[in-house]
Parts: sequence; C-alpha cells; structure tokens
Amino acid sequence: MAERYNPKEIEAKWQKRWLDEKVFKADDDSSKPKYYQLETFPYPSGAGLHVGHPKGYIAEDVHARFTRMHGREVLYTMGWDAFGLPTENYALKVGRSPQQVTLENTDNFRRQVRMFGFSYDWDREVNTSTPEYYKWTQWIFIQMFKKGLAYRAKAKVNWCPKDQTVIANEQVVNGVCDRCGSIIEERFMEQWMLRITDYAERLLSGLQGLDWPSATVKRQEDWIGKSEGAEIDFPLAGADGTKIKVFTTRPDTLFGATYMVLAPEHPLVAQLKPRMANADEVSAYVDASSHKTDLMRQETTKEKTGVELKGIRAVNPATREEIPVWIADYVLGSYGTGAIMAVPAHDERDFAFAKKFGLPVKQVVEPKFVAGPESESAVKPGLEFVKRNAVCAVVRNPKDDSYLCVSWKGVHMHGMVTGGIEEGEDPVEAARREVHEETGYKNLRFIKKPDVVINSLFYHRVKEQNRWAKFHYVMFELENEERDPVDEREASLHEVVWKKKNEFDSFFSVIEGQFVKSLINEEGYVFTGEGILRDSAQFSGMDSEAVKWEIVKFVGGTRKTQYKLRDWSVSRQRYWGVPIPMVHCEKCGIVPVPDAELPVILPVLEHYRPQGVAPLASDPEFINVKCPQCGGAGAKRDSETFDTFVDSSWYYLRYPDPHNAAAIFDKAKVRHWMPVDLYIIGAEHTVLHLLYSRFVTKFLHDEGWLDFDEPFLKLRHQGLIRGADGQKMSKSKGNVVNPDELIAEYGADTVRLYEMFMGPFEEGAPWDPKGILGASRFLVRVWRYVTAALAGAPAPAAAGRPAVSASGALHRAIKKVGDDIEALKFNTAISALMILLNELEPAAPLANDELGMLIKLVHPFAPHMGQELWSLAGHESYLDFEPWPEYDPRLIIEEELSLVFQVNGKVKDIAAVPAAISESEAKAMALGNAKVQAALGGKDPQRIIYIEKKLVNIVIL
RNA sequence: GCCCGGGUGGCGGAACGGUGUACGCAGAGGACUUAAAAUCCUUGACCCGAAAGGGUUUGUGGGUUCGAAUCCCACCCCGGGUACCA
Repeated sequence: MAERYNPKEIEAKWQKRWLDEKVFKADDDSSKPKYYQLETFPYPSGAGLHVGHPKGYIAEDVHARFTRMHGREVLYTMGWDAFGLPTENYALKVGRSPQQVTLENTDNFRRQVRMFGFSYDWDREVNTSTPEYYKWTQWIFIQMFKKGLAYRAKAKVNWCPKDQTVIANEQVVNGVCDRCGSIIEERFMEQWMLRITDYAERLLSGLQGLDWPSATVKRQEDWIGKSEGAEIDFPLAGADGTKIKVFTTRPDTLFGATYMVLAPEHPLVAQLKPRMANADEVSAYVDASSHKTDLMRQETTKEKTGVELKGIRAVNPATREEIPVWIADYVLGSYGTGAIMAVPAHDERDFAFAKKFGLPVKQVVEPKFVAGPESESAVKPGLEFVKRNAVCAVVRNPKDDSYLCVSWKGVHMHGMVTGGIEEGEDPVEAARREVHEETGYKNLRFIKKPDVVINSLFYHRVKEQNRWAKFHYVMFELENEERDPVDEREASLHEVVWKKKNEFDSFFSVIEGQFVKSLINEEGYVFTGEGILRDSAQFSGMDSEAVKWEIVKFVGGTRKTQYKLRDWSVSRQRYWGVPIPMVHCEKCGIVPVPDAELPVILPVLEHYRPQGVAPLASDPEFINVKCPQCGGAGAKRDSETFDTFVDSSWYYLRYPDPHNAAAIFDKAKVRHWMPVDLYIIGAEHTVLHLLYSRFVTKFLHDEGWLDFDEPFLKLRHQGLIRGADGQKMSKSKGNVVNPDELIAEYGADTVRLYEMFMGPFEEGAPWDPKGILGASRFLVRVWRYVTAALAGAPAPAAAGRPAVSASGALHRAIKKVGDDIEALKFNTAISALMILLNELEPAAPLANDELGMLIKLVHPFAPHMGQELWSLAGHESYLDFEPWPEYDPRLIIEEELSLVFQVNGKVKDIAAVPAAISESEAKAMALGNAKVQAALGGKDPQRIIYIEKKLVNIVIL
C-alpha cells in the first residue's frame, strides 16, 4: 500500500530540487516560443506576507506551469521593491540601519515565497536598493535630463511635519499622514520633475488595443484627462487692450456667457487692482483662498464663494455685451488659462454660482431629445419630420400638490398636457386651450413661462407622423376644480390622471420627464448636452456640435487641447532611496554625474532622521564634490533621493538581462522577451505605477533602446482576500492570517488550491478558516485515488454514486480545466477537477496513461503533489515540461442527455434521451409526456419551440 | 455629486437567453469505532403537504421574449475610485 499523503516531506523535497537544479531557469536562447509573465514585485515590509499577498503569485505560478506544459519558454521571476519610507521609519523606530532591516525583510519574504513552491527563475532576482540596480535608475534619469525631460521647478508638495519629509499623494489619507496621523501641510519646494506631460497624447492613444480591464483603461484615460476645446480672448471694457484668455470645451455656448471668473491666483487680479472699486475685498478673498489647503476646499465642497471685481467689465466677443468679472476659487489657477467664461445655463458649476450671486442665466442651447429605438415612440427612419411649435402645460393642483397628466389609451404614452401652437397664437393661450380641450379644466392661474425651449423628436403614433416639436413650457395653478365636459373624441383618446412629483419617474414615458421635474422643483434646468442653438446670431437654429469650431473662428479664438495630467515630481527629502545623480556647481549650474561615475552610491549614514532637509545633505563626504564639468571645487551633490515609483517604473526591463553591468540591458535580450505577455497586479496600481512604466518605456523606445512602446500587453487584477470579518486584512484589526502556519498545517499545495478556489480570481472574498478543509480533503482524495490506482488496487467501492465512463469524465475535465486556466477562471477549473474525482472514484480505474493525464491536470495547482505522483508513476522527468494532455473530442460527447419539457416556459418534466434524438422525435415525446399532458389540460398547442439538445417548450393560450 | 464594479441558499460561489442554487464550507441523518477524531454514504433554497404533488424564489418595480439571474428602463442598497479640470 502506498504511503499517506505527507505534504511537508514532498514539498521540501521538490522545492530543494527545483532550486538546486535550476529547473525553471528561463533560457534566453530557447527555440521555444517565449512567454513573459510578470507580477508586482513586492515591497518587503517587516510584517511579512499574509495570506492575501500571494494570491496573484499563485495564479501566476499556476499559469506559468500550465504555459510551460504548452511548450513555451516562460520567463517568470521575482524581485524586491526595497527602497522606501516604511522601512526607513521602521528602522528609525527600532534604532537600526535600513540596510540591515531591508536585508532581513527580503530574506524573510524570499523564504515565505519559496514555501509556496513558485516556479521562479531565481537567477534573475533583482533588488531596487542594490547599486547594480539603481545605477540604471540613475542612468535613466540622466538620459531624461539630457533630453530636457527632467527639470527643476517649484511644486506643491505634501509635507508631514512629524516625519519631516515630503510624502507621496497616495500616503495622504483624508489630509493626514497615513503613517503618523499628522495633518499634512502644503509647501512649495523646488523639486525634480519629469515631463510626463510631453507624452500625454501617446500615453492616451497607446491604451487602444491593450488587453487590459476596461475600468483600468478608463481610469488611465481619466487621469490623463484630455479635453479638446478652444482658447478665446475676452477684451476688457475700456479698450486698453487687456484681454482675459479663457479655455473652454464648449465654444458653442459662447453666446450664453453672462459673466467671467478668474482664479484667485490669476496674475490679472493683482494687475487690475488699481482699477477695482473693491480692491480690499478682493485682496481679502485672494488671501483667504491662498491659505486654503486642498483639505479645506474639500470641506466646503459645494458651496460656491467669490467676489466681483467691481469696476472691471469684460466684453463677450460674440454678443459684444459687457459682462461682469468675478474671482472665485472654483476656478483653478493650475488648469487651462486660470480663467473661464461662465455659461450658467449649460454648466452645473456656473449655474450654482450664478444662482447664489443672482447673475443672469441665458439659454443658448435647446435640448434635442430624439426618441431612440428602445422607445415606443421611436422615430421612424426615412419619414419627413413635421415641425411644430408646441406647448406643454404644467398644471398644479395646490389642494394636494399634484400635477395634471394624461395617459393615452391603447398606446404606452404618459405625460402632461401638450399640444400645438396655432399660427399667431400666444403660447400661454395655447396651453390654456389645450388643457381645456383635453381635460375640461377651465380656471387656471398663470404662474410663469420659463424662458427655455426644448426639442422633442418622436413618432406620434396617434397621428402617425414623425414630429419635431419645439416645446415651450407654461406653468399654471388650478384656481378650482370646475371643468367643462370633454369632447367625446378627445375623451376616447386619453384619460386624465393626477400625479404627485414622486410618481413622475415611473409614470412619464416621454424623455423630457426629467426636464419637467426640474422645472417644478424650481431648481432650474441646466442642460449640458448638445442641441440646437438659439439667440446666437447667425448660428441660431444650427446644431451646436456642428458649428462649435466656426464660432471659435468667428471670435478669433484658437483650438487647444488640455490635459489634466501633471508632470511627475520625483524628489524626496529622505534617506532610504536612490540618490539623485546630479551635481550643483556654482559655475556650471546643474551637471549630471558622468556615466563612468555611476552609480552614485547611497552612503551609510548613522544619523539619517529627516530634519526638514534631506538627510544626505548632512554628510560632507557625500555632498562635497568637484564639478564633473569644470573640475572646480565647491560643487555639491544633489541631496535628495528618488520617489520609489521611479525605481519600480522599469524593473520589468531588467528581468530579461538582470546582471548586465555594462548597460541597462542587452537590447537583443529585451527584444526577445518583451513585451510582457501577462501582468497580474493589484488594482491599487491602476494609475501611477502603470502610467510611469508606460512613460519610461516610451522614452526608452524613443531613445532607440526598445522596439515597442507599450510594455504590458495583457493585464489583470487579482481580487483582494479580506479577513474572516470581511474587512481588509491588517495587523491593527487583528484579522491577519499568516501563511507560514497554514502551510505547516496543510501544506502549500492545499493553500494554493484553496486560494484559487475561493471565488472568481478578479473578485475579492473573505477568508474562511474552515473553507481550506475542502481543499485539503480534495488533495488527500486525489492522492489516495492515484496511489491506489498505481498500486493496481481496484477502485474502492462507493455504493451510492453511479459509475460513469471514466475516460469520458476525464476528457471532459481536460477540456474544461484547460479552457478555464487559460481564461484565469481558476475557481471553476478546480470545481471541474472535483467533479472529475467524484466521477472517477466509483468508476472503473483509469488506465495508466490516463492516470498520467489526471496528474497533469492537478499539477499547476498542486505542483508538489503533481510532481511526486508523477515520479511515483515511474517517470523521471519534470512534469512542467511534459505536454498538457489533449482531449479526445469523441470521448467528450455524451451519449445521453436530459431533455427539458416545458409548457409556457415552465418546466414540467425532464427526460433522459439519446443524444442523437431528432426534432420530431423530441416534440412527439414531449407531447406524449404525461405531466405535459396534464399541464396542457386538453388545450391545443399554439406553438412548439425546440432547442436542440436542450428543451421542448409547448405554448398554449 | 460624478464614474466604475456588484447584489443568487446559513456562508464562498456556479450558471450569464433555455433544468436556478454546480463545486466547496457549515448543518442534518446514517455506516465504521468501546468511544471520539478522521473517513465513507445519504440529505441539502423557501412555503404548503404524511406523501404524491403543488406553489414561490436570483435587491425592488416595470418592460422585451415562447422562455429572463442573464437583455432594456427606473429605483434601492453595498464596495471601490474621484473631487469644482471649464
């Protein structure tokens, strides 16, 4: 009898052999097609791995082994993103050196990761904190500097007063430092910046065609934030030639610009002060807003503030009308031109501001609602439009606050009273007339007629016409409920109903219901879409989108594209990072360190606690150098270090050639392995890391180092494993599950299998401490089944379960497991394996070659067991390089299938039928079925629907 | 507010126009055992019913369809992202 399953023993054995024999070494010169798999290299924190971290790694390893079994040469390795603030803070706290702490942490991470049996090529391990690696981080920066992409500028930074350093945006949580909880201050400091904005357009367009989750692509697009618009000059009244330049994406609304707003920091504000009647008030506002941090701005989110620049007027270049000029902090100095034209009728923010300060609102774009194909009033193509001026009567009954509506009979059309305006008729009169005709109500008190028009294009089913109605709205209140009898013909068309506001959404069948609602709520109606221009001189009546650029031309503006993307600030005033390889010389200015002198080694400092200046500045030996250009003394090294995102923006380019001392990498090697075929990465990296990596790749492409400019072809995110309490795992919440203990108890294969089985890979799931038992039991059963079969023992008799064809079950599983791993649907792949075992156990034992196929199917998930069983079966080879089994299409066909009999779509019976059953046989069988007969109750079938191999549905009335 | 993602048994989830609840966890009953653990077998949405059987059910309400968890519309709830970008 074979031995008991002993994961501890076999896992240690195979892990040692894999490592010692370099089984997973990726061969640069292999004749096999290459496949490059990448996973986020971890930040080796002191806490070590918890059970959630390796989920992505397990998936990659399953995929890597599966891919090798498909004859690919797989590059798959591991590295350490080892510089960074958390390590530095931890080292300070315990009074040790970051070098030492990092060494221990990476050793611990490496030990933990190895316990899982991942098939890395360990010869390619990289560590960003080693000089061999960061030499090239510095080199990339210098190349960028030489191309003018690196520059120094004053930038707004997050300053943590306790840590005495700048911290990254993502380390600021709700305005406080995520490590020490201090309130973050904003400071302006001179910083090294990288001109990523030069690449904005390419970073955007390059997203097309990538196999990435659409949400991630969208977030990158949003981050880059491209807007196409125009810059338009608004001259100041008084003809001194001063102009306010604005950026707008909606030049079509220019005729509706009723005021202007400058950002408080706009240079014209100070310049124009002498001409202001309220200069003091303006100064006070500017001052106040300059002290507002982003956090304070967030607190006062919606409520708009601002001050009019009294005495300053601008001229709308389209209407030639004078309009007021305001300053307000809802306009940002850092975007566009720092000034806007405000069009309250067509912009939510301008509208809120105009409403608060009583500024005029002028509609210049009439909404145009076209009933689409989903609507019952869908416009009939090819039919001419009948244009009509129309009116919609909004009649309120003050008694119970309800509104007069009509429901058309026979068709699904519900709305308010509407009708055409006769030639020469006043809209208010027309509305009164329609209300009287359709409903009989006669005593209406006129409330108001808002100065807005909307176009509604629909098919009028009663009149059988395509209608283009220009609706005016008239609001009334019922004086009393007295009504005249309604004409018979009208009464036959529709019925009168009274509806409350909260019933509108479910009642209105017309698209403009939303509009009516906002009229009634008095919140005003801001229409931000495209439509038909009105009150726009020669452009009136035209389509707003179509004449947008003509209006720009008309006022002498220029087309302009704006991006939200900002340049990348890379300096950090901390110790544990890559020294910035620059020298500041009094004579020569900023000079890069010559290539031959790279790397600039990070010196070991005993005192590296940040004191408001970069710690490296306190080391005279490091700081004081001769200028590399003029050779003069008195030059100083840059004392700052790089943001760790710089380190991680290129690590995937180093794996193909990790030990190259002469160059960042060998071009041929990178061309061979890159681009990355599959990148699995946490969803938290969707913006920054990916954007920076793409930027660096594009830059190196432009420098001739790469022949591609998108590094990651296929990208997926793993879902987060949460604690058993459903919350994110964290030390402070006490819900962390440590993999060391689990592996000690169940073995790595069980932990791997369970993590892949928990749920869909890309979705998160809470850790269920009992759930792992299922994975454990399954592997024990696999072990028992295979070892028993190898020993030639008959399959254990399992009475209750029906025996099926073992080969058929196996081949169906080969197909399903293969398809699912390919699609990263690991949970259903494992479920298919479980189903397979459930079917195999009671069946006749598999033949030896089929047993080998079963072992191969289990292997990617449980590679230690797979390899052990493979060798128990008498094989010498490593299973990872054996071909993945092919299924026999003839064997996966089932001879019998269950056919469902339905009556009116309800299941009445299920019958086992031969797979080859014909349509007529199936129908006859269904009709003859007793339960179907009973359900039919003697009625004749109207229709019989047959879906091959699935069902027969009999339809009766 | 806006933009994504998601609501299916006691739990994780499967199915993604055609038998709703695969697979697993937990539960119940049984076998083995002196006993327990482990293992194996049976059962397993909810309601009515002794059973046969019937009815209901994929967040809520409508719609399309012979047939909807799946497609469309509106709403509610949860998770994530974002913060006035003109």
